[in-house]
Amino acid sequence: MELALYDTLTREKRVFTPLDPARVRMYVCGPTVYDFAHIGNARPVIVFDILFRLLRHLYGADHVTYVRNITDVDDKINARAAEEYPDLPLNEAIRRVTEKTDKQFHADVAALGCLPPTAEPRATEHIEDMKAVIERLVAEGCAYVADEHVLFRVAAMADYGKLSKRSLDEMIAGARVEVAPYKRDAMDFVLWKPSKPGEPAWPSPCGIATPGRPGWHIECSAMADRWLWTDARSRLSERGLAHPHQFDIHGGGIDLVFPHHENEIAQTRCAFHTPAMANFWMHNGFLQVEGRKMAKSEGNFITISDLLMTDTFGGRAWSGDVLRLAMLQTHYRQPIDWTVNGLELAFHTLDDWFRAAAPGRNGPPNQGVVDALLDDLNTPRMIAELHAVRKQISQPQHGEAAVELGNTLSFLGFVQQNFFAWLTKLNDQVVADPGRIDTLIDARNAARREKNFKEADRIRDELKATGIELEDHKGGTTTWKVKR
RNA sequence: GGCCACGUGGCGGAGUGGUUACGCAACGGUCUGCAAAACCGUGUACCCCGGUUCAAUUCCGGGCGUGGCCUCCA
Repeated sequence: MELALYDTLTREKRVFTPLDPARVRMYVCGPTVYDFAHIGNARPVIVFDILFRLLRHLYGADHVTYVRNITDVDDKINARAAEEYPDLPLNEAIRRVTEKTDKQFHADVAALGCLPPTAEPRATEHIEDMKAVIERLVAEGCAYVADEHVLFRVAAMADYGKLSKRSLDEMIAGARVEVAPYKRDAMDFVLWKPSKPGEPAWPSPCGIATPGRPGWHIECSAMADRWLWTDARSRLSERGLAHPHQFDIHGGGIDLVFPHHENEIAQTRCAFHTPAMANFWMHNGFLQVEGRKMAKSEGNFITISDLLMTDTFGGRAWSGDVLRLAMLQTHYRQPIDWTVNGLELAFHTLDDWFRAAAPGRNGPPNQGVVDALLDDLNTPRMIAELHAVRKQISQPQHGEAAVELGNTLSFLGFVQQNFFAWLTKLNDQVVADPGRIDTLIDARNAARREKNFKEADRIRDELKATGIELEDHKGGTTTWKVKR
């Protein structure tokens, strides 16, 4: 079976053929590190991690390059830095904000079971690459210098607007923002802008005297080209070299389609004279919380860290695996409604699977699961396939199906040991004294042997009142778990 | 105002021009001292109105609802 992916540019599901099977290349827009990542940020991270794992499975782990950038130049960062550290020089304050946020992001993402991308370039480390692209665009006549800014000339791009399906005329007609006077055309966008004293600044390109900083869109064009073309070149076969400056998949949230990705395409194609930037454009749908849009003003703004560490959502903390499964319960292109109900369902499902599965040993994943993913990452179908494997297990952790389930879960980034460790920790919070439970179980079993069922049931009820549920098993053993 | 999505049974959620998705919950049963687990079984859904068709939840048009983008945004 072949991999088919939905391409936003053509609005259809197409068979995925790598430009160069020896080196499959994917770029995903990562976070702007000014605040803790919210649960909406987690969606593309998880979705494209699944795709990364699938591509590694199909083409070999050493043949897939996955780049996810970190935006650490941004006016929101500047604003946050000035707000949080008013007494520090701005650049020092910015460094603190980005370092803290960056560290938290990586902790969050690791907890969600995501593999580290092949590379995570930072904007600040690629200013020279951006300036080089900007210089090229000006030399090509696709960009111009005005009032110390460098602007991309949208008219230079014949089919600008194709990705987002909008025409320049429509956009100009519908524009609600006043146009900066130095723009030749209302839709022209900034590639470089001058910095005020104290703001982050680098020597400007194009002979501009005032130091400045890059616009937002240029970083992705520059970093994608650096990592997926310039630096990847030596490892490409002739097939890949036949498509200079192009790569296979570009991903991100659907809100990035316009203007971000539209502008990336314009920059890259005009700078390098290519017919395309990426072969496939993939976008995940938006996220709502309990049926409402997530916003600080709605009071339902929720970070990954909140979900992992606090009981602010649903009255309890959640393991990263549960968040991961909850995210995959909905197909990535559908809008997702993030609810406590959804998390509880995911918890229940994962709990069942992990109890049934043998520990994952890097063996081959279930083919039905792989097939579901090959169909444009149909994760709901994937979950149905996992249920089918689970159904074949009659005795927990025994038999081929249990091994297969373990291997498949591990392939998908669900880690049994992590889940159980987390569960144990959670239980420890509920259960003050596990030894006491064992004592009561022994007492109850003694009563059962003497057919004193009244006493046995009394002990069951006593434990139940504290949230502990007992289960008797065939061999005469009794286990307990925390009732939820 | 312009553009773009989405709307499936109690809940979550795929999919399809005519046949059981799947899971959770519910209900009935087997089993069990009881219970849980496990196992077996039950439910016939596709926002509204038109159109195309022998046949539409599935295609087309309109409406309504929700959301997104057009300005920073996953």
